[in-house]
Amino acid sequence: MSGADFKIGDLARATGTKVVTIRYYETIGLIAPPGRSEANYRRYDTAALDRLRFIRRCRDLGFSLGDIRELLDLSSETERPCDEVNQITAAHLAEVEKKIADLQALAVELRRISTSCHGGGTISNCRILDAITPD
Amino acid sequence: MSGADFKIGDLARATGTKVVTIRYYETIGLIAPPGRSEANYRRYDTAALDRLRFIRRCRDLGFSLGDIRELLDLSSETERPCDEVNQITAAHLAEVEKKIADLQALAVELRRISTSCHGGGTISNCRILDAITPD
DNA sequence: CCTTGACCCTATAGCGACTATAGACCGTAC
DNA sequence: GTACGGTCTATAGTCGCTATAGGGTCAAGG
Repeated sequence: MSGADFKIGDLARATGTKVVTIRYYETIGLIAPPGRSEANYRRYDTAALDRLRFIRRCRDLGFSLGDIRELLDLSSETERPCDEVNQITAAHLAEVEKKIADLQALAVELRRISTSCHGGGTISNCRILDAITPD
Repeated sequence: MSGADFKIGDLARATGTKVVTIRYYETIGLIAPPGRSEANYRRYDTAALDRLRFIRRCRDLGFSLGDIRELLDLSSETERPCDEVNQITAAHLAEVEKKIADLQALAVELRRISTSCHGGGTISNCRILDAITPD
C-alpha cells in the first residue's frame, strides 16, 4: 500500500526540507510522530511524504504554519464546505498584496534617499543621513 | 542646553515607540542608559529624543536594528566616507526590491489558486486544495 | 490622611519559524 | 578497526519585540 520506507534524510531530500525542520514540525504536532526502526530511527511512509510536500508547498506560498494546520485539518473533513479553504487563501492573498504595497512605498522612499548621495563626501556632509533624519 | 527632561512615557508618546520597546533598545545597547531620578525613573534629554526619532524613522524604512546600529555609529564618525552609509541603504533597497518581486510572484499564484474555487462545493471536491497539492 | 489611578521599575517567558550546538549512537565502506 | 556520514535527544539562540507578574512612585480627589 503505502509502500516505500524513508529515513528522515530521504524525506528531507525528497521535499527540500531540512532534517531539523521535519523534527520541529513533529514537535509542534504538524506531522505525526512516525514509527521507529530498531535503531530508533524515524521511518516514514508515502502518506507522510505527501503531507510534508503539501506543507512545503504551502510554506513556499507564504502560508503560516497556523494556516497550514487549518488547511490540513480541513482537507480531512471532506464534508465541510470548501468556502473555509477559500477564505484562508483569500485572506492570505490580501495580506500579501498589502505587504507588496507597503514595500513599494518603502522602495520609493529608499530610492529617493539613496539618490541623494552623489559620492565622494564624508559623513559630516552626508545627504543620506540628512534625508533619513526626521524634520 | 539640551534642556527638556522626559520620562520614558513622554519619550514614547513623542516618538510613537512603546515604553517596553525603549527599554528593550536600552538592554541591547542601541540607546545609552539615561540618568535616573530620585525615584529611579529614567530621565531623557533632547539628544536621546533625537536618537530615538532617528531609530524609529529607520525602523519605518525597514532597516534592521543591526543596520541602524551601523548607521548611528557612522553618523558620529564625521570623517569616514559617506559611501558606507550609501552601501547600507543600497543593500537594503535591493533587499526590499527582491522581496517585492518574490511577493508579486506569490500573489500571481495565489490569485490563480483562489479563482479555482467557484463556491458551494465541499472539501471532497475542493479545487483549491487540488491546486495547492504538488503534482 | 487615605485611596485611586496612572505611571514607573525589574525580571522572566513567549511569539513564529526555524537554526545552531553539544554529545552520543548507528551503519557501512575501506 | 576506524573513518565518515547519518541519526538521536536536549537545549539555547535568532529577530524584534510583546506579555506577564509583582512590585514602587506620585499627584489629585474625598
